[in-house]
Amino acid sequence: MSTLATKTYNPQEIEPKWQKVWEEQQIYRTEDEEEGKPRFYALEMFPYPSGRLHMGHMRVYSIGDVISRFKRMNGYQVLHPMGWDAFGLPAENAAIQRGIHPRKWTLENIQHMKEQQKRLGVSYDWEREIATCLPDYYKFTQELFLLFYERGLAYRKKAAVNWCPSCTTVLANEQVEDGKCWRCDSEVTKKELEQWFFKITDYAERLLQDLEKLDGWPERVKTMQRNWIGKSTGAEVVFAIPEIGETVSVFTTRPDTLYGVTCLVLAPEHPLVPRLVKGKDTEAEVLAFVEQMRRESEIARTSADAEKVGMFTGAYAEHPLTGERIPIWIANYVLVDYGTGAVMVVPAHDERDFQFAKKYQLPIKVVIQNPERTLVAEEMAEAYVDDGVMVNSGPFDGLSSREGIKAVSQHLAELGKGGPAVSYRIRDWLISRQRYWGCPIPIVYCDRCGIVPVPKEQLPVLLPDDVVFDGKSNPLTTSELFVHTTCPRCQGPARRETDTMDTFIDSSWYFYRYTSAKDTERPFDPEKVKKWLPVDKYIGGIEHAVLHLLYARFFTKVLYDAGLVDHTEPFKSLLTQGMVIKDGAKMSKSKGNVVSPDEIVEKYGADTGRLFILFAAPPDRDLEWSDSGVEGCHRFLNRVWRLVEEHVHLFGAERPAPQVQDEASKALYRLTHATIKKVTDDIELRYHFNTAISAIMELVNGIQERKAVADSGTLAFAIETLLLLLAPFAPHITEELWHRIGHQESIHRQSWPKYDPAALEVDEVEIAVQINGKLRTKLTVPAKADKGEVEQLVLADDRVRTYIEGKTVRKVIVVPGKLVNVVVG
RNA sequence: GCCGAAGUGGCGGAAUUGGCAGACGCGCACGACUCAAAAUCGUGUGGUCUUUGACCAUGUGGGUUCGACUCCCACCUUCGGCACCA
Repeated sequence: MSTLATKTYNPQEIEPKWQKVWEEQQIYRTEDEEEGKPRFYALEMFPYPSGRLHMGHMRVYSIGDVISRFKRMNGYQVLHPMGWDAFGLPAENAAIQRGIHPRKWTLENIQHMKEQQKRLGVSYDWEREIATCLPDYYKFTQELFLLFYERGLAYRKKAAVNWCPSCTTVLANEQVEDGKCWRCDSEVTKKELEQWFFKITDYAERLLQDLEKLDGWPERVKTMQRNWIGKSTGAEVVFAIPEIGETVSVFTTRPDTLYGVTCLVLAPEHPLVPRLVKGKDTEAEVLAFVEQMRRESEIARTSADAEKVGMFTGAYAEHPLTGERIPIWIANYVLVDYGTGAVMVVPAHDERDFQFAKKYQLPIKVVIQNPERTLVAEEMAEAYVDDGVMVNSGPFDGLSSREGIKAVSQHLAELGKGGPAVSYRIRDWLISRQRYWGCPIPIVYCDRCGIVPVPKEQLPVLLPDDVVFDGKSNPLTTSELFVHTTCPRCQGPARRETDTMDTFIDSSWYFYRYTSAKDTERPFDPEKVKKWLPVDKYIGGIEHAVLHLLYARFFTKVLYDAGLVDHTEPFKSLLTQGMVIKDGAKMSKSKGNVVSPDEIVEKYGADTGRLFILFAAPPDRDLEWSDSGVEGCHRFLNRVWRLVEEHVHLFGAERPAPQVQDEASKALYRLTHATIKKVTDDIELRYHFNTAISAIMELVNGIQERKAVADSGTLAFAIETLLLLLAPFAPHITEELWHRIGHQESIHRQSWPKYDPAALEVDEVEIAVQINGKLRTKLTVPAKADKGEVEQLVLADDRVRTYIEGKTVRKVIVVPGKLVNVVVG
């Protein structure tokens, strides 16, 4: 001991020191060969290597690290890896603006951010590090693309797709927020392009159903996914169009209103439109209208308060049940890519249809009668959209709406004119990107063979270096070497696909790669995946609720169907951490309210920063940054340091055993065990690190209070326990102090302390005494006293007697160990 | 409009199963130490009043209960998602 002189807490010295030791001794390496130990996969969403860490990163890593360290100390074999979501636009923009190659820019950023992470003292197994932009990773992204292709889940189609003019690339629906690009906020326009899609719609139902299984997910996220998938049940109704010998289908959630149809409306882009107007007077006008609609932005067309604009095509359909002639219109408010791109208009019972009918003087026909107040078509000021009783509906008259929905659907099915149907809001995932810094799509186009996938053995299709970054066109198209290739099938000349994949594909399977990051033969080792997956605790921001988290679930289901994984959901439990707020706004460069992890580490040390972040709020809530709060946490660590330093002498060659004879020692001993229980439960059951830390603070306060009077064994026990409990939160200071009190082995290899239930027992408890529900006094009673005895003691108390004097005691409620309520009147 | 989450001191937050509202920390005030300051330590700190005590307090108004921050009903506010989705 004498070699370690008393000194002050100096995080700048001890933090790098221990980080080096941990790295050299590889104490966080995951040995998955070790059998018989329970496993735990703790995962934080891997970052985009933008250049530097921000507080949001520090927060998510701090949370993940506490969980990992806690689980390790509790005897788990923990997988806690880190990697880089390393493809993406900013790298390419840097290339355009500053002439740095995206690869160089990205790898340098990774290097820098990795060092920042190491300074935080996070316990990663760096052996498993991955970066999605490296060929040994994206080779397998390509292999998985081929798997999707083989299974018919990757296909090409021409469609009006979202185009971000600023990023000069297309975007998936999930990546358009309020009509704007999710990354750069520019207004998204529509472009007619032939693009690659993943058939996520095939999985819509399972993605929806399986949300039920995800008990460990926040309700909020599940709701967002449900909304996004947007399932509606109803019926498909087929209308014949005799004049062109075609049919048109509509989807409706209200087949019970079918007799009220007074017109059909097709989306302007509906494929039948040109044929409907061909040769008619309306042709020129209608086609011009269609053109105009195509040009209008999505936001203008789909915002709820936009005016409904339509036009009669001159064509008629036949009502499937009555044979009536139904005029066919086109209108802006009907979307081509939802349902069938056509709707039946029932003005009396749908608000939009009502407005449309009023504007264009279409007939209104009541077919659902309001049981409360009889509806008269001519007098209606708005649509009646509630349930009611069917009228004017032929054989269905008298049925309720609910019954009618079933009966009409059934009837349509029997006639072969439709039937029960389901529609989803979710669209297929557009995965093509006209950009360089992404994973090349392993496809070639051959004049003779058509679309040919690159055989697995020829992967990876490498990103070429002879490209031009001019910010105008996709750089990949500028590489002669890349574009011109030979067809893998016929060896003839062929052209490579120059689109790269959406980077959300890279991140849809990375959590599998960590289990076998160095496997050169396959994306992952199914045996190892079986051991580790699903992820036990996944931690990240809410912003990925319907992006990454939906895509990753989709991938897992496809891999399951392909027999590559044995589970259908990748993330058993999800922790969505809140934002970091300062002065009422999210920390951001533009607001100028940024505090960087680096400056906190330099000024106070990583331990202080971590402790503050975990203490200031529960992980799922927004965290209000407070400089004085950070100071407070730093003061606390200083107090811990001094407390331990003052008592180093207790930890000599032979440790004193706790005596626990006097009252102070008993109290301290009990507090120590109570703190173990509290901290353990808070971490393990609730993930409420703020209250765990406050309990540790209370333990420190309790030790301070009794350090002069408690026996040295009890004191030593309390101090040692304190360090163990604090270790997951503040790994450096606890490691240093652990060694300073004479231990040789790392504190992070110790077992988590166990509390002794017997130690929590007390002889006497203080209970609250209420008279008629109001707190009047407190009383100390023997802990073992039964309800009757407690009641006697309370009723005999002088203060209680002054309240019940002259009144009748009607009832006495005794909550053992807590409270007594005397009801008088 | 529909769905979801939340609303508690000057501030961040606590109260885990319906049982002492405000733990812990910040801030503030006073005191000790000091020539002084910083640091540190100690004490106090929801509000009101007629202050050894009582009353009022968990967004608002009702309700259930011996007892409600917690459960029920209605409403208000904030945040988030979806929204002309047929």
